[in-house]
Amino acid sequence: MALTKRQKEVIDFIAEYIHTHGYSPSYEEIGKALDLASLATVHKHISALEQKQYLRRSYNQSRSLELAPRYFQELSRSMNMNESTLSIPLLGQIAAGVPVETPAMPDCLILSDFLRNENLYALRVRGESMIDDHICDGDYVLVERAANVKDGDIVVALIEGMETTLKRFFSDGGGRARLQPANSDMRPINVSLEDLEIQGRVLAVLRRYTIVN
Amino acid sequence: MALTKRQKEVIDFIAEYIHTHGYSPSYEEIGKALDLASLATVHKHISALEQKQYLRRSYNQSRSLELAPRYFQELSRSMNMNESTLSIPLLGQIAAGVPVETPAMPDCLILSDFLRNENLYALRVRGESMIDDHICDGDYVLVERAANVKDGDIVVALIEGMETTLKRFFSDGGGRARLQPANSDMRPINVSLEDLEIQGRVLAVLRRYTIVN
DNA sequence: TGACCTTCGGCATTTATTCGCCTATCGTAA
DNA sequence: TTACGATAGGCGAATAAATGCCGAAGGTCA
Repeated sequence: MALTKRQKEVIDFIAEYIHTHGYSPSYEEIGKALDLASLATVHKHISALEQKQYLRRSYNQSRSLELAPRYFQELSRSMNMNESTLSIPLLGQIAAGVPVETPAMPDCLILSDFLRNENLYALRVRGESMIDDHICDGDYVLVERAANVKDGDIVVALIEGMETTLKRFFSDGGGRARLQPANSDMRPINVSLEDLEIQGRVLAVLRRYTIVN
Repeated sequence: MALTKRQKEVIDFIAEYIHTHGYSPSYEEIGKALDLASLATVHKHISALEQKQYLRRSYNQSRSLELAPRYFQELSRSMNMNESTLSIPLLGQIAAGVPVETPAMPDCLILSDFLRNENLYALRVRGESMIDDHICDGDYVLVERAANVKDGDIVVALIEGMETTLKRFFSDGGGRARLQPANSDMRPINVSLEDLEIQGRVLAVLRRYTIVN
């Protein structure tokens, strides 16, 4: 459901007001700003916006207007249209038992740097060797081709030209390295740097819950 | 079904208008822009575009035109943003101690469905309440606004209008639901469906290891 | 109490829908 | 070749619905 001209003006004013004041405007303030003589009119606009899921409010609570996800999605959608940055609106934080703090101006989760990175590829993870780092069977790791890695990085490593694994990398000094699985059932691997080829560094992990056709 | 020349002119104008104004044009405005003297003609174009799934609208609602997924597909094709730029090459699988099986024809990890999903937003996870499902503090969850969820789905739930949490959803029958944290230190929450508002369903989890400016 | 939100009936304006009819183009069957 | 039907594009006018708006009265909350 899309907005009408007037509804867009109303919600833009509310967003602007919340952004500058930190709290939502009263109906009277909205009316004054938009040249509406009757609060009934304001109320109707608010109700329409709430019904269209652009806005949330609590009944009979003063200054309880909150922008809903829908509003930010529209914003980011129009951003993504022409610009070269592709992003997802980042609406805030969520924690057990704490309300979502919806920021007045949301951040964005930028994905375009992944999509533009020529040296990036994905691998599907099999097995539980990184389970203690919460990388599970079936997850995708996004790997950047890179030879130089820092201690503690999760890397794709080719050992003795034979096998490729996903491990945490630690330089042991003296030309040797330790590849540390994140699974207490597994042993770290010690190799000389000569026998080790770092094929890439894990930049991110992606897990999908739904099957997409 | 492809568009005719005139139909493309119409939908391009609509897209442009929505992008600059934030709401859709009225039929009269479309007519004026395209030099059409009769609203009936505009209406015919709109109906054709809707039937070809480039456009959505609601009956008798003013300014309710919305661009449909179909339109964005065409757009990304023409902008050289073909599938490959919205996806990451998926080179194979990696497991502890097993070589990467590089498939002859690499798959792709498609991200464009995320970017095209107009109901998608992201939340940063705080706390450890989903740690047993390997969703960690600092991870991003990609959430689709959706009221209807299935048992076992991870959802963003608003409880009694007060607090929002991330939990697994289970219907207990009889108008009640159980919200199950994935942390053995925490208790499941039982609520009646009336006190529960499902704000979205988690489609994916993204964890970034590098700090991006 | 004062600031604020909600609801009602009614009126004006904006907007979408529908109907009948016209022209041009294009492929195909007679 | 001609005739025909299908499709796209177009016009004007009448209709109906949604939207926008008002003032006043009555709630609710801190």
